[in-house]
Amino acid sequence: MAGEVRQLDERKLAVLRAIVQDYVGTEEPVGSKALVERHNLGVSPATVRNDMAALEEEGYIHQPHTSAGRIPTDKGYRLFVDKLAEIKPMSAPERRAIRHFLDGAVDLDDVVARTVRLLAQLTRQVAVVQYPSLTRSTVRHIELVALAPAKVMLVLITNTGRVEQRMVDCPGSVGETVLADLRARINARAAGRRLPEVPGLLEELPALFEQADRPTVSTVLATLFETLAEQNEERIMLAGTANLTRFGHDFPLTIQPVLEALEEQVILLRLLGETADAAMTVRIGRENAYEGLNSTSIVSVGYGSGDESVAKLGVIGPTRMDYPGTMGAVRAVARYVGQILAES
Amino acid sequence: MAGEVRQLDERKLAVLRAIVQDYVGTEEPVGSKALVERHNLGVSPATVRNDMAALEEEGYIHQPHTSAGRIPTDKGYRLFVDKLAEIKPMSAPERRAIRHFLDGAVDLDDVVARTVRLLAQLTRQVAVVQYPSLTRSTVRHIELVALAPAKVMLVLITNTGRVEQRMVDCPGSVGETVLADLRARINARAAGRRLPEVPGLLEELPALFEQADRPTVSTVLATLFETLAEQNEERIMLAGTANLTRFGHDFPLTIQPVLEALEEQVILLRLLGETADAAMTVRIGRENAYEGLNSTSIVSVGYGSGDESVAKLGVIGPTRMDYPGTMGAVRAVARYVGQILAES
DNA sequence: TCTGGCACTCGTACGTTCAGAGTGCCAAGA
DNA sequence: TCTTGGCACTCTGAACGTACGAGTGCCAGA
Repeated sequence: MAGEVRQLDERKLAVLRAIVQDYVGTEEPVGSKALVERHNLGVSPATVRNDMAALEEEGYIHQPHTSAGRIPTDKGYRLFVDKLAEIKPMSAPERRAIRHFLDGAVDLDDVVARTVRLLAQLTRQVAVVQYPSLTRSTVRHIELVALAPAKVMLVLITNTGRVEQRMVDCPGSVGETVLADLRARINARAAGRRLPEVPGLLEELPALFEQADRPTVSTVLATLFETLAEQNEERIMLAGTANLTRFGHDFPLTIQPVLEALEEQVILLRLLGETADAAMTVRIGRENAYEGLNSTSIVSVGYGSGDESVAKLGVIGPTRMDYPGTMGAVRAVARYVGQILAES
Repeated sequence: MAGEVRQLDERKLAVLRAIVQDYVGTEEPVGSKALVERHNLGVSPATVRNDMAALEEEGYIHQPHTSAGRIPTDKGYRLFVDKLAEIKPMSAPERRAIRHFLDGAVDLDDVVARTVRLLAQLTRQVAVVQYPSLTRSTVRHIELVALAPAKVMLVLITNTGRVEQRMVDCPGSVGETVLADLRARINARAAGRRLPEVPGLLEELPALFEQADRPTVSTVLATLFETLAEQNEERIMLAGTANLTRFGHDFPLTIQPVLEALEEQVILLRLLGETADAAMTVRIGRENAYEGLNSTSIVSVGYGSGDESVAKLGVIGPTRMDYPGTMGAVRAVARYVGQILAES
């Protein structure tokens, strides 16, 4: 509302910015006197106190007890992130290091593993990287292998290098020629297409086969469609949990629910899922749906091999985090991973 | 030495056992009076005190400060585990629950995932499960797929259900007939054999092909051998890190190195590697080579589809843990996973 | 060899005090 | 109307002293 904006003139915003920066640095409530000393605001502590009172009135900061300094609230951080901070770009050496570190990767697993460790190191927080999602990728190749007369292995390879395999139990024994035929037809139609499109493209395939082979063909296709649609197989990689120890003073209480959340891939996937595809998303404290993460913030962004994002990655840390730096690291890493994926 | 054994008569051992049990339960140093009250030792506190003094002299227990009770040392736990405790068998309902929980698994990933969560839940500690190792498994099938004229995908499927795939860049384009021939010959010789044997069995294969195809054949075989030998690909799954919060009072200090160790698969693999194949191994406190785990104990055991173990699993917790219960759970879970693997 | 008694040690909990940081408010000045 | 210096007030945290109690070690007696 206009009312709120009117209340917050330039200087009050500067005060809020200073409070956030100091608190993130020192981890201690910041008072008016220290504030004017560390930042040259050009006004007296008394003036700052008045501003602080106003900021508290509006709910941007809060004091733990009467005779203490102020701490930003979730709302305060939100304003800081939205209006007062700029994403801090990585320095040239940092960019080189990122590039260099990721370039050594040999396969998709390795890319993801390196990415997540890198992100954890750069931000000194917990990093999360989602494997390139099946649904956004395209088919590179689909392979069928007869393992036994009535047992076929189905292998799906995507453009991002991801490989999924499934066993198919067929209703009857499967001839090698039928299998070869099926393989050829599937690949002719599906190669290069996005995964969700594929079922539509293969719908009439059984009709092209002889009556006797149709049950087999249908079974194989059914398994393929299942694999394509499988959302559960979305995987995630984690790193940097040891950084949780730098969380806060009231330690075990804060950290336990976080560790629990981190073990639940479902929860993490849902959190990342809330990320807007292109733009960077920052969820602060209670903005997180999952209450175990109420005192953490999540910075996440999509990454992809082209202009489109195929998966998400991000960082989880205390609400009291260095947002500009974290956002810079997340953005830079996402960008480079995208490039790596595009190249391979 | 005989000297040490002579020092420790029946009652002293009973006292040590009681101290371990109480301390594990209460997490607090245990004194002579409380001891005689909780266990009916049939002697007075004063007698117990004398025994305690002897036990301390021998290095089995230790008191944090003059007017405190006693705490078992690593050496004390060692004696307890070796001589004083029996593995506590799971109750019938527990066994049923384990069975039921594991039976639902659909593939190898799922088996491992369920196992590790189950173990974490049962023991309320951090559980570690190693994927069935490649080197101990046998070949079920090896598949070659032409993806491009000079690009072949190699897929290795083991009897434990594990699947490894590799891309092979061939020196020249590969004919489909050559590939089919190679595939057939490889499988004829390798199927059912243990992985380390395979290279020896395929050694003369290139000689059976025409001069022109030999480089390709050799390249494919080289990649296959590499895959077979690959020790790095040993994977591990973790669960129950949230249980670390129940570790102790001096929290952040103890937990951080543990979290760091848990992130290093190499370290975990080495730890599990020290497990004797069949027998259960217990490493207590400083017995662990890795110093970050100096205040933890590791209970591990091999598991396998037959009588031979193909991988290890275990539990990591504070030295102050319920050894009989933990060992019982580890043994039971290992046994059932073995059965599941054998069935599939 | 065991037991009861006793003096001793030492850590913890508790109450008190004190200094310092930080605030809110007010009246004066720009 | 906004800013500033001054002042009284509040509250936390550290420091200190005390009392309590748990637990021990030792000794003399059964």
